[in-house]
Amino acid sequence: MKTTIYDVAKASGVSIATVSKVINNSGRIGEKTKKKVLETINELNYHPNMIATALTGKSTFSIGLLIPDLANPFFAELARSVEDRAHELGYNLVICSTDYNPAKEMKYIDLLKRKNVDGIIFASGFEQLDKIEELNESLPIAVVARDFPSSNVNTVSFDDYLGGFKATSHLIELGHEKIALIGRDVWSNRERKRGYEDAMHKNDLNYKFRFEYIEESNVEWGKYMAGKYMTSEDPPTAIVACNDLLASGSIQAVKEYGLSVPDDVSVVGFDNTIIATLTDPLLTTIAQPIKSMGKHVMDLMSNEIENNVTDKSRITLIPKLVTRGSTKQVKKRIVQS
Amino acid sequence: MKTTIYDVAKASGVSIATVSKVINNSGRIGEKTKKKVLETINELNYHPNMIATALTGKSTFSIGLLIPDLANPFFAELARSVEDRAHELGYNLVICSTDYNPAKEMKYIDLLKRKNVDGIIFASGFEQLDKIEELNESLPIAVVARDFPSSNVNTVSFDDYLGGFKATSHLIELGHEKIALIGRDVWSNRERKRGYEDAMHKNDLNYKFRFEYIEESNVEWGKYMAGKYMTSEDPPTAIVACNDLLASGSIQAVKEYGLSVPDDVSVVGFDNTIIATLTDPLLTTIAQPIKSMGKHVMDLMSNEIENNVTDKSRITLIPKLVTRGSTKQVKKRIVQS
DNA sequence: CTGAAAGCGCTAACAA
DNA sequence: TTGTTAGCGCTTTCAG
Repeated sequence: MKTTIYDVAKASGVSIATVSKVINNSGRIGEKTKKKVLETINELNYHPNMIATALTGKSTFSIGLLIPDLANPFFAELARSVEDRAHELGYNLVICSTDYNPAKEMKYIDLLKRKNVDGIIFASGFEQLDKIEELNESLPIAVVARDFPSSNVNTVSFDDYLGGFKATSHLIELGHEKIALIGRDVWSNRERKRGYEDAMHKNDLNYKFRFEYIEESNVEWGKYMAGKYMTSEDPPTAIVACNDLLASGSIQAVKEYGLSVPDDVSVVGFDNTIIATLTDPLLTTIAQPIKSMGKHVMDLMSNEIENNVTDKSRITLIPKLVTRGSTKQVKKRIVQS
Repeated sequence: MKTTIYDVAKASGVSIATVSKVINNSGRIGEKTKKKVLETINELNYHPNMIATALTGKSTFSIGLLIPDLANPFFAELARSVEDRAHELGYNLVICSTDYNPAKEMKYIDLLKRKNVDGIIFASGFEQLDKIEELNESLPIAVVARDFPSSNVNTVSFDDYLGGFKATSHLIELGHEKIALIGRDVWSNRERKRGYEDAMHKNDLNYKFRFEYIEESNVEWGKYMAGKYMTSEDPPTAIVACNDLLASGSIQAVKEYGLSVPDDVSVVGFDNTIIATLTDPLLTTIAQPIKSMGKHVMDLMSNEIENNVTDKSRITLIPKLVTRGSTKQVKKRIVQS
């Protein structure tokens, strides 16, 4: 049998109440008894059962993390950064991949609540905002990598609009005018698209291409869509891809048509995951400060849990352009004479 | 206040014992009362508190997963596959990244035990085998992606030796004789190295290069070590890298010296993660059946938990060579005349 | 400063 | 078939 608080009490000749108090440093205990109890705790190698503690109404020190897909490098890196901070603060993370599937999302939320997690963190991809607002009433909630305008929820977001704007502006500065966009239809990408469009308009650029949202944010779809653009009547000289995976697929597509990145076509990605250091050429990309996002969101969470802080915060992180080899000055137009 | 079993009991005019029985489908309950109770459960939107259930000695339906680093694509993909099966079986996963750090490992194990997880799964990288054996006495334990010879622990492993052998043999078949190896000093890589060596010996190959283990399994180290080999007096014509990240770094190094993969140097990786589809050329690699590993290990786990099966199993999965663009027939030797 | 006792929400004998 | 009751391991009044 595992050793319980009773064992400790008996072994040190005090009551369980006293033991409880020294463990939690609560109440007033005499130095002597305290020392004695601490000793026997050590001897017996006693560790309080957190389940029992939790049942008396205290923290479970578990928090749920809902992400679309743990196998996606961006989310894996994000989860890792949340995990690091969580562990520093004494929490464990229960990670659930939802695959953007509302039914799974509901199921996991339910399960997490039944397990009395101290809070739930939603990573981007979760679109049931009303559900979040509702949960927010009963449980500490935080949202990361996703803006959640005009709501009363702890949020650590990334300025997607600005990201789209910066990516596009970078290409425009390099002289590109025919810039295409690739992305899946989720909130962050709609924002990035707005940024893209504004950058284009601001520079009086009006490149026509048959934009359509893709269905999955993976290499294949990036390759497919970039290929489609490359074979259109008026192919782009640059592509903004809404994540590094799509960018990688785009590079592959360009190469497949016998063209070079960046000589013929420039590509910029999003996220600055490990992927960006694996492509050839290395990928110019809009960096999300993943480490920072994880830390901030866990800090908000623990603040709400431990200090019962009810003021919510919204932290917006600023995108940074990381220039690598996949973007380049546009080729001089061949002047037709 | 959350609704408890008492609320349900009161609302349906029965005792809490009865409610408990209909929830768990235990004991014998009259159809009528059963229906009645089920109805009020629905009305009140009652969900049993798993913490309380757990305290009475039943499952917590949480299982711990210890991996070296969630941000590493291989482990992220592995975690995802374990997670999928876990959720199918009704379990949640508490994921802990240990960074190969024994102190962290101990800390997490401790925490997980205190939280009464139903079991702990160790992914490769964990070297404290005696600790595992010890834990194995008190808790369902399983090991994945790591062989654990002559032990009484549930294991899903990958034949690393054979993997090293196959990778090397593939290159030898392509005519390579100067084959170098890159890897970190962990168990699986020591096995892969054995496989490499046996393949070399079997073919009377005795390529001398200054092998040394690297310190981290990442792109940078792959690039560094491959670069070192490439600039030695007798550079290799092929490289076996112990994971896809290292292989990617190797490809970069080769290119940096103005050579081509696969024309001048062939590279084979390990794991067949998403990385292998992002390099240029696409990476020939030894595939670990990640999906299958995750499923198997969770099945072993739940079997031990639910059926109290005490027979342990060892499942060994066979490596498969996935041929892509990074390996090629060796260049004909220039016959010096 | 210390301990007895009630209770957290649920399960499982054992009675009725 | 249903209900009573005693825990599970811990926290927390409230007396002493």
